[in-house]
Amino acid sequence: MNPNTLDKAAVAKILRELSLLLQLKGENAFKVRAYDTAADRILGMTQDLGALVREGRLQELPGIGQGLAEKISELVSTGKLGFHEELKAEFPPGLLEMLQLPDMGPKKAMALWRELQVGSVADLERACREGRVRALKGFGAKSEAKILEGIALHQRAQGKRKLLGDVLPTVEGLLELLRAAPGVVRVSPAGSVRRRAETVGDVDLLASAPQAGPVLDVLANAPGVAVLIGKGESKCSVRMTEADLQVDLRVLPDEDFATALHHFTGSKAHHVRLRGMGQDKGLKISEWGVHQEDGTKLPIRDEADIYRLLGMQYVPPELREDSGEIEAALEGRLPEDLVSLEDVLGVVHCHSTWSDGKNSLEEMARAAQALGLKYLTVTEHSQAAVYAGGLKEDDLKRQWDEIDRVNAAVPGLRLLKGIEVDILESGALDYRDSVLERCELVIGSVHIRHSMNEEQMTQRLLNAMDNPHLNIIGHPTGRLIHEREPYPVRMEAVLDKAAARGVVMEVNGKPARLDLKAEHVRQAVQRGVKLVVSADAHRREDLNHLVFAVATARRGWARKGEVLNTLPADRFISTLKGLRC
DNA sequence: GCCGTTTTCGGCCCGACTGTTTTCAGTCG
Repeated sequence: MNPNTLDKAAVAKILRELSLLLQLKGENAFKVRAYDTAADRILGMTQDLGALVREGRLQELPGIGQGLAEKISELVSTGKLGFHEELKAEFPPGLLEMLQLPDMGPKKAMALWRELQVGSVADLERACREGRVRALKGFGAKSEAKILEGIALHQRAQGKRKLLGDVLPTVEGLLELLRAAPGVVRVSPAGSVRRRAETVGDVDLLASAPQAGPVLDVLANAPGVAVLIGKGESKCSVRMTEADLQVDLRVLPDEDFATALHHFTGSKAHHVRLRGMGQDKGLKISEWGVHQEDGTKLPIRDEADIYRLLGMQYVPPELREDSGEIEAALEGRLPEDLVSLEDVLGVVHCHSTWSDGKNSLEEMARAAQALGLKYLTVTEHSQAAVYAGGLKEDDLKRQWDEIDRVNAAVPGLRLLKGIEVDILESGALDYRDSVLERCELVIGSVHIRHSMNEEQMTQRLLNAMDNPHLNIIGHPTGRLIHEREPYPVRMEAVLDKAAARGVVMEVNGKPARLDLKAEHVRQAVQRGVKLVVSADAHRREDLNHLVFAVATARRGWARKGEVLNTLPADRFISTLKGLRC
């Protein structure tokens, strides 16, 4: 294989960069969009990119014409693109990073560069602090303050922690390689990845094998490793190209695997409490094993042995945060039937090309079927979400004909007729009741007017729940991790009303959302509010977001019975409707 | 840039919000 060959992700990344560079240059907005669309198309294609290039068939992809086909071919076959190199050279490299700041688009960035020679985030911060930005036409003191706020948020996001969803695919690829490594008995992630925390710093991996050396070599030579940071007799650290991620691997004898796994899984707070409880029983619990006071090492086959020795229930990794799970496990009241991915029969909250999704209804249906799911709720945006191609009431009727057709064509997978209707500023829904009542399910979400105060936003959600056709509140706090704070809302009041009126809360699994978050899930569960785990899917691949929704539900102690899309389709719908009062 | 049983040229997604203005430009969703 040509070592220069770029994969789909790398090609899409360069196309996106080209789109940004063209914007800086002030190019036609439709040309700019063509590059973005092409990036989407490449990411979403099912065919082999290399083969399409070799056979000269790129133009068969919609949105890719002669110009883009030539550029993509050059990229794939030579590893770079002259047009890209030339365009990049026209601007300071830091300008692209500036565009990631909130409210910073190409026009403002270029004005800052042209007038003040501000060409990086660092330059910009200095210029704001020195009060030079406010002097610029179109900017003022308020813009300066907002830019500084944006830079602070950006820098926090640039910090070490990454979204679990951005990290997990890389981790799973490495685990697969390690499972096949010479002599390996057991392999597991540890740390925050295993606890399924929202964000991850470094990744810890653990393996057991009689000989560590050959296993460490597998990681050191794995594809995607950018730098070998260090390698000793039992440990190896690397930095991956993807997500700039540091991965540490420890390899040890199988008899030490369980105690090491427990130690490195943490959380620290959970572990510290267990060690203290061990001491009271004359047991020394450490990374190296469980020892009695006379120094005898007890055999520990798996983590369950440790909890058994301490006289408590097994605590799943997602719950190990010292937030009440230890007391519950001692009293035997830890839920044993936490929802799992296998329990989920249908995927909730999906979009298609009818609104802002990237795949057709049939493609979404077949992808869900391939995952072993039984149903998928089609919930496009409603008319108020103009930017997302929201559906008019009339479009909905036409879409339902299409759904009937796909349902007949894809056996064993049922598309449900729903809507993600906008919750307007007043709390009214964006469709008439006569339309909503004919939907099989109605998700209500806030997409516009986020900047209301806490009282107004709370009232908005409470009012929405007065509509008897609303079944589910979608992404109830609107947060985007590292990008946007949640809107202010009195969650207790919302959950109390949801419990009283039989409204279900979404646990949105999109990695940057995870909304409700685990703490709120727990509050919901305590009040008897039912949940759905959702994908918020805008393309086939997003159906995997269910993994993160389930993880978040588990971290919030949700049982299978509390998650409604563990029910078969008919009972799912009848339960949703039956709950409303 | 792409695309075409209206078109090989002229469309292609637009309304709301914010901060800057004094009638609007830029950004976002």
